[in-house]
Amino acid sequence: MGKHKDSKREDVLVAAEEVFLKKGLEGARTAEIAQKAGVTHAVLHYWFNTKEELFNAVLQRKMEDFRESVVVAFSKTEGTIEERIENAVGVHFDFIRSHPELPRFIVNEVCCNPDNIEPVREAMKAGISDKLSDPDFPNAATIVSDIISLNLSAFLMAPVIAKLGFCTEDEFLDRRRQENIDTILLKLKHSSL
Amino acid sequence: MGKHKDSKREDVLVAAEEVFLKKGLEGARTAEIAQKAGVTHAVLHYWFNTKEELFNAVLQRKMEDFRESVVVAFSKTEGTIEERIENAVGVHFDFIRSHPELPRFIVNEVCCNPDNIEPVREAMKAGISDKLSDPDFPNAATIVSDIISLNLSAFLMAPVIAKLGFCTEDEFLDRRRQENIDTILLKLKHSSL
DNA sequence: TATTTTTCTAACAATTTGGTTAATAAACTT
DNA sequence: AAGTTTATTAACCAAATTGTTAGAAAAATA
Repeated sequence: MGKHKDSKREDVLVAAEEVFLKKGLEGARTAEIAQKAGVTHAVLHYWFNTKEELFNAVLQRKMEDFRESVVVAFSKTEGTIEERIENAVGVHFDFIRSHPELPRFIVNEVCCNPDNIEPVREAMKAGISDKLSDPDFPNAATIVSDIISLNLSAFLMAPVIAKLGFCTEDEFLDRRRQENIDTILLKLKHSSL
Repeated sequence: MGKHKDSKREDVLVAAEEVFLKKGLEGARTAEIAQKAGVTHAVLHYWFNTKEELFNAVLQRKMEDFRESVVVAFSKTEGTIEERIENAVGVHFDFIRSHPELPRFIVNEVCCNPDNIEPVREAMKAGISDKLSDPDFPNAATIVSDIISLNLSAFLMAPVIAKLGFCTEDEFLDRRRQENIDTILLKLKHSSL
């Protein structure tokens, strides 16, 4: 029937992503995932023996997204250091904006299961090791960690700020994108004095 | 026996706070809470009919903490606007630092159960309504929401940044406290040009 | 087309977990 | 101190949820 042999497996994974990212490992019900995937309960267990196994599959994909967000941001190598950093902040922000549920998932995973992020750390450092040791790029580790933290936080806080009635999520995010760029550039200027 | 009539009830609440804040409503096990409280399972249900009822008791306390963090930050009314804002950022940051698990709890609650924050919104706005309409305090809503979001995010991201190996949580937080003050003051200056 | 492997189904089993109850002990009240 | 209310316990229960199994259908392979 399906185009790929594994089409239902993929359906389950996609549904699992949605549910696990919203409700977490414990809050998610395998029945809901199966239903969302248009698949019977037993099929889910055919492809993934246990709930944890399914969760780990989702986890890996999301950790890969996270790693990619950082590596992609620093892939551009032309231009001045200011241009490259301005570009990095924007690219990273936009990447996360296309995965807006990622930050909360990462934060919760790190708090509850800190070791799951270890592979990300390795892979990420490998992907940006040249930047971290670039003599033109002073305080690279600090700048990188600031970019990650400022950008992820925007998406973590947007729902809270919106719910408190200060503005809409989109207003907040649009504002934050530019402010994060400004903040990082300013810090760069200040740190290289 | 106990000093207060309600000593075990309080024990349960304290244990529940710890467990619910770490694992959320679904991840928490009432058995673990009871055990942590040094109380039998049935005692927990004597004081709190259901898990949800216990969770709501915790929720109310935490939402009150959140409300307090904002109101306390803006309680000082002497000095220039710059002094007051610098003070507000620091006071708010320090308050959250004494409740470091609060931000993640709030963020998760807002995402999963958005209506629970409504009372906080009312109470908070009441507590700072004078600031929001102070003619000396331009863009008050934006400034307030920036303070809340920058400060809460520091605590959300600290474990992630530390786990990624950029620095320790404390280094990150100490740096962030000062940077948040600087960022907000700069934005204030810029917005009043 | 016959055979084998993969994918899927429906009913069932096991466990975890929240919640109850009936009897007991402790603490107040008079 | 007797009686009444409040607090606690241990054993039990029911519902929800994860996981299994034996076999049918479909797909691949020969």
